[in-house]
Amino acid sequence: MVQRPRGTRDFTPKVMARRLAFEQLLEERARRHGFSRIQTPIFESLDLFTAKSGPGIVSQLYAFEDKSERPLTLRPELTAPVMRMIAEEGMQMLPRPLRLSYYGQCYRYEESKKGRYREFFQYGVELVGESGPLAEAEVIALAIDMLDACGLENWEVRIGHVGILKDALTGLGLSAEIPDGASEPPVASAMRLLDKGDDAGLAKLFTDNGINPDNAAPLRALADLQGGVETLGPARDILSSLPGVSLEALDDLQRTLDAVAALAPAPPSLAVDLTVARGLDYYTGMVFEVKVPELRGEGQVLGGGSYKLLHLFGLPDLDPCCGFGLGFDRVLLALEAQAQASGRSEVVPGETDPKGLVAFIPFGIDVAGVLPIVASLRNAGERIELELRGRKIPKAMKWANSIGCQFTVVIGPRDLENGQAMVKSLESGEQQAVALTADAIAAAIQAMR
RNA sequence: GCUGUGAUGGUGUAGGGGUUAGCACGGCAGAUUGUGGUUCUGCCAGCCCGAGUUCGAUUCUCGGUCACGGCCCCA
Repeated sequence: MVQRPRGTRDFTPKVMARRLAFEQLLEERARRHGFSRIQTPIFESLDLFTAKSGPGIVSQLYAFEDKSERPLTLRPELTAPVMRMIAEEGMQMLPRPLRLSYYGQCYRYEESKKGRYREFFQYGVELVGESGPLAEAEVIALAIDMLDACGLENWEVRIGHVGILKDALTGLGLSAEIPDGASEPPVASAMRLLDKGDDAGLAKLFTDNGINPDNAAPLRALADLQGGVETLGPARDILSSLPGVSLEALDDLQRTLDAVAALAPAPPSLAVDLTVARGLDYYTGMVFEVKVPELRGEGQVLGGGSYKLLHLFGLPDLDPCCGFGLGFDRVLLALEAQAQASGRSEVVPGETDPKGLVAFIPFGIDVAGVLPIVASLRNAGERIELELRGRKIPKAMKWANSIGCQFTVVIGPRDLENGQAMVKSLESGEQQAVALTADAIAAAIQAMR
């Protein structure tokens, strides 16, 4: 038998109900924060992603040529397409800031594992056309609000600011420019050495660049700071002790964190990490991520920050933007694991329809005569599943039960004669005969809810 | 990129060089000609793919595919 390609998944009705509920929950939260949904194509020009991430990304892409030999690729992420859309649709003419949300599948050619698929789904937002601590706080607050609303437990937010370390290093005199013959600027080398814990290497780098190696120790102390908002005090002390170092980024982060505390529910854990590097050079300011430790290696469920990308599309005045991407599949995995551990039957809040399903069972009669009632009930907002196989009553009841109905409406010859329908609640067992009209049936169902 | 484990009806599993491939859930039909969740009976449905060893392979060997883990990497 032909199998589904590696790293892809099918979603059965039960699974899909949960995914739809989750998407709607996220969408509703985004809407409450003023974000509007957009959509971009599943495939894009290959150039879009090499421009953002460099040619090395191609090995991870589902890249191909169309019949006219245009280089294309399935999208590996959604930020670059959104940036492209803003430029291409002339959205710089819209009132600022833009608050955009999106959801869709992305594709990466890599080893598939639990929580890492070749086709995966991302929900994300971008706030474009305004920057600074309050804009950043709005984005973080939405992320926290979403994770809080979906009932996720035991998650950790880490917030940092790439500018703090960068300012400290450049303030000390380290260059942010790539020297001839080198692969990265000295600032980036220093950040990497700090991240790896290589203090000797850092001191040597300082010496090589004509900087007093004694400055390596306070930077190490800065990187080692752990905790929440309270770590900003010691960080300030350390940075103040260094010559020529600006405190601007630290002040910004402080303002962002204060605003987040006021705008969003308190997350289970919030840590300030001043050395979050995020590896990507387009991040320019605040960066944050959310991890769920129980997912182990694939535990990062959300990541974002402030970045500059729109200059690539000729709109430098819209930079920096701020946004995040949420790993839809990973959050769902965590929710499923947590629901199972706690015996919760509903994984995503709202995944089961509280109104319930109604089985409409014509029995031994000419079905055509009651179809208008089915249509009317549906128009009135009821979920009606019409019994199509002409089952006898016991079978029909069993069927109604097995597909999860809350109510049955049985209409047999006797009912037709009396101008009535039998409406029954499968939960209480209560049954009553009501007039054979959609209004009467709907009223009876409503009364038994 | 490195590496470990595994693959039996739709699902979860037992078994094993020659079997009628067992069990449970499920679906369908009946017991039951107007009322479900219990019970009983019958039926449906399976050894991932390819090559090799063998009289004979679902079982052993190799390769592939897929899944699940552990490192690396990346978001």
